[in-house]
Amino acid sequence: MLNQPYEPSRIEPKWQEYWEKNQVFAAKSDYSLPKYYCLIEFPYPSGAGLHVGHPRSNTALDIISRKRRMEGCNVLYPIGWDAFGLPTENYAIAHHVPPAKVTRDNINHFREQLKRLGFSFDYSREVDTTDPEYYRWTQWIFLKLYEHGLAYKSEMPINWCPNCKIGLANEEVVAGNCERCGNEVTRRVKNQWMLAITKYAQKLLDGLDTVDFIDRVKAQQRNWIGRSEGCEVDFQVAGTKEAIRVFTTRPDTMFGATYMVLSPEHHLIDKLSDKITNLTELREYADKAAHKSDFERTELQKDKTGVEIQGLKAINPANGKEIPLWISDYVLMGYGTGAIMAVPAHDGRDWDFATAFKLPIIEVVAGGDVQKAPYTETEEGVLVNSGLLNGLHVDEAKRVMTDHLVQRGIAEYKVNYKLRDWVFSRQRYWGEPIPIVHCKDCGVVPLQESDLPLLLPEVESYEPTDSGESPLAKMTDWVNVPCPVCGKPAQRETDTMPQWAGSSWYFLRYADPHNDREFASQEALDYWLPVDWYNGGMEHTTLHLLYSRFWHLFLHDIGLVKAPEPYRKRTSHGMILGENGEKMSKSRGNVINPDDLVAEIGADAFRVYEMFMGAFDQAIPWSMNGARGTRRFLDRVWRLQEMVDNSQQELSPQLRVLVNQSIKKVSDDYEKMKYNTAIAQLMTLVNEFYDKGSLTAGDYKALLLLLSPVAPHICEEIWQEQGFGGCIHEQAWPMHDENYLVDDEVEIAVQINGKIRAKLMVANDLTKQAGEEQLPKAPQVAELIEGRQLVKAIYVPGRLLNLIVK
RNA sequence: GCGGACGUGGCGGAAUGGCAGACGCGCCAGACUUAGGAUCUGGUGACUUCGGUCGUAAGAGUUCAAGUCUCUUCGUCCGCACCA
Repeated sequence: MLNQPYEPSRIEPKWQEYWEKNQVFAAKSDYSLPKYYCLIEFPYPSGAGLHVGHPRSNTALDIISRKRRMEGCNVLYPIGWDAFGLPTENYAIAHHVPPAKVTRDNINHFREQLKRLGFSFDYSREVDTTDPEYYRWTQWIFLKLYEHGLAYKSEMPINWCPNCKIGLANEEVVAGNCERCGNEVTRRVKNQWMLAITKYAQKLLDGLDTVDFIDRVKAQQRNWIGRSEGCEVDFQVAGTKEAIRVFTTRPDTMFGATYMVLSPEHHLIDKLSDKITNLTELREYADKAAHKSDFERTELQKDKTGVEIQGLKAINPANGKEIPLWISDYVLMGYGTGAIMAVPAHDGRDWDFATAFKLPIIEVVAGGDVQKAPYTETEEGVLVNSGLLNGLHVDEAKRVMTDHLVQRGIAEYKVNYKLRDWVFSRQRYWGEPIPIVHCKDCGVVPLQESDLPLLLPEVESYEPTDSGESPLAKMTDWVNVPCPVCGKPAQRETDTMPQWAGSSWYFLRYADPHNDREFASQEALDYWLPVDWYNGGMEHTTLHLLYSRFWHLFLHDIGLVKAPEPYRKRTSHGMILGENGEKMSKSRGNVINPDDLVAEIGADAFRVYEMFMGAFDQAIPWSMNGARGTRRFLDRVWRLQEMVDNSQQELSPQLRVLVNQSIKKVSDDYEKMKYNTAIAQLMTLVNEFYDKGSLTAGDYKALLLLLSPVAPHICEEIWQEQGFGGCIHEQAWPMHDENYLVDDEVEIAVQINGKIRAKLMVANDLTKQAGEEQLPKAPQVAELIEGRQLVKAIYVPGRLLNLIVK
């Protein structure tokens, strides 16, 4: 008999303590065991606390982790804190508290909230990016990047957020606005630390072919890296020795190049300024373009503007004709060569420009009416008006033209990438100090490894400055140091690293988090890496995921990690929306607080609901009623204790097939992250137990084992209350029996001409051929077709019988 | 414009080419109750002359059989975007 009602508030803390005390989920350092490494993106411990989005990812991989342990793996499922970042710094400024204290408090709050949800994290391996023992190695990796020429300082226009007073990486600018505060981003020239991620563009692309990432992640990364193949061609400037180099993916269309466009900043304008007759006009245009933000430039994209360069002409190397030269801001200095050959007949932008300025449009691929509209879908096309290329298909023409130009020595093959180098400097306090000293005589001097960690000094004010200098610049005691090389007075670098630095390698630290001699021991890395399964948000696809792959590829190249790629498998969860279908936010008033949920329905029901609410990879609106529904389900699981026949260890004969089917389906569904259908199957199973009115200990055990990864506390409680032996999380994962997946007799549908007319019970081993011969003669079936002629019978074993009659 | 995902009841969503709507929410009716935001039982796509008929964004096609495959159109969401 059941002596206690189901009270999550009683049993959940009890088991959380028990698991922790007994180290049930700690990863073992026995490297002879088969390992499995599950990873979720470590949270930023914001002051707002846990969001209902966090448990979605956490529960999903908690299920995998728990299942793997039951399957006999040594599982590493770690947790840590991505704790550097702007909100903490802003909060510290507003409330006059040190960011380190804010971070400590937030972490403690977050950890407590996570623990209440019963995740099987190994808390003994926690990492915190703001801990000097951690960021010491972030700085160390930076020095390695510097040593290998991948970190460099460069004077360049960057995206500047006037509100946050901070430089942003391209990846952090969304539609011309600051990703964080939404303010419009302006351009500003600053001397910045950069990381040469572009040197890894091809490796980052190639690596994608070797890993199991969901397609949209791969597609998005490929898109972001933006490889395009083509050639660079020199166009002579008539009457000079100068040539203009352009990048093109369409050398086949060169006979249709009727003009050229340079970006307003192009160096040729200065170089040939004495021949240009409208220099003032050009300079004015360039000036205006420079002051436009990227946002304005894209806003105005429909209206092409530009100025012709008077006094200069270029020569089209395909046909020797002189063509005019223009400048326009639709040509970017930062991509390709900063100049293009314009083929208005077959490029939409060139066509717009040519139409606006009445430039000639020459068709070179047949098939469209290029005077009316650009003809760009030319894959199948044939070349016309193109000398030696006439009659060739586009693909062939590309090859012929490229070879022709290369042989003449005026072109070379070239691959371009959209990917830009990573702006790595931040003019902020709450980040890792960059371990560099600037000396008047010795230049840029990296710190010695033995000088790490370079500690973030305590400052009185964290306010960023309008001048764009880091708050650290005001700390003269800290800034002024003797040069490590010559000993003369020198200054420390005062920029700090971006938040992405610490998160680019944290998964390596988990392998050996307390190591004070290396970032992790070779042995630990060899054993644990690569991560077997990494789940995270789509919003990190072009930021964190790409950056961390870059760092890992680099560490691999210098021999510190074995595999090139850090993550074997990457999946992504959908966002949880508010009940009204909008994004959850304080201002919309639709935020669901995890603590309230745990209090109302318990952590287990909360976890079950998050997995049940819909397809894992889709955005789903929250439903408080739905959440209460999963609590009802757990109540029913609990009350099965009243019905269980504890003396029977075998499965009930009449439930054997359903239990076996459930074991198979739930096991498969968990692996495919189809948590919603796995739970639906368990609900069906429980409903069936109630319908039958009884179940055996064997039936109950199967249910509890299958449910335990999702609802660990209630399953552990029942398991131990019922005396099933040991801790449920240390049991073996159940296996289904192939012999009991189908009942001996199954119901099939009988169709006449495709319409269902009857149901029929047949033996499950009836073959297709036997069914087609015998079933039409069965009395119930024969009756249906009486008086009509049977043309054909189709039997799909175990499914249906379709009779075609006339 | 490019890339990706998708369109199924009142709602979230299930369906290896084989009985559309599993499971849950909500709703309706009943039982037990002083009571019900508890629990249990039954019902719940639409239309219906109660025989059936129609139903997966729209249209066509392939097939004995299409939510699923092919083509066209419409629509939604996400990412990227003067990238030559």
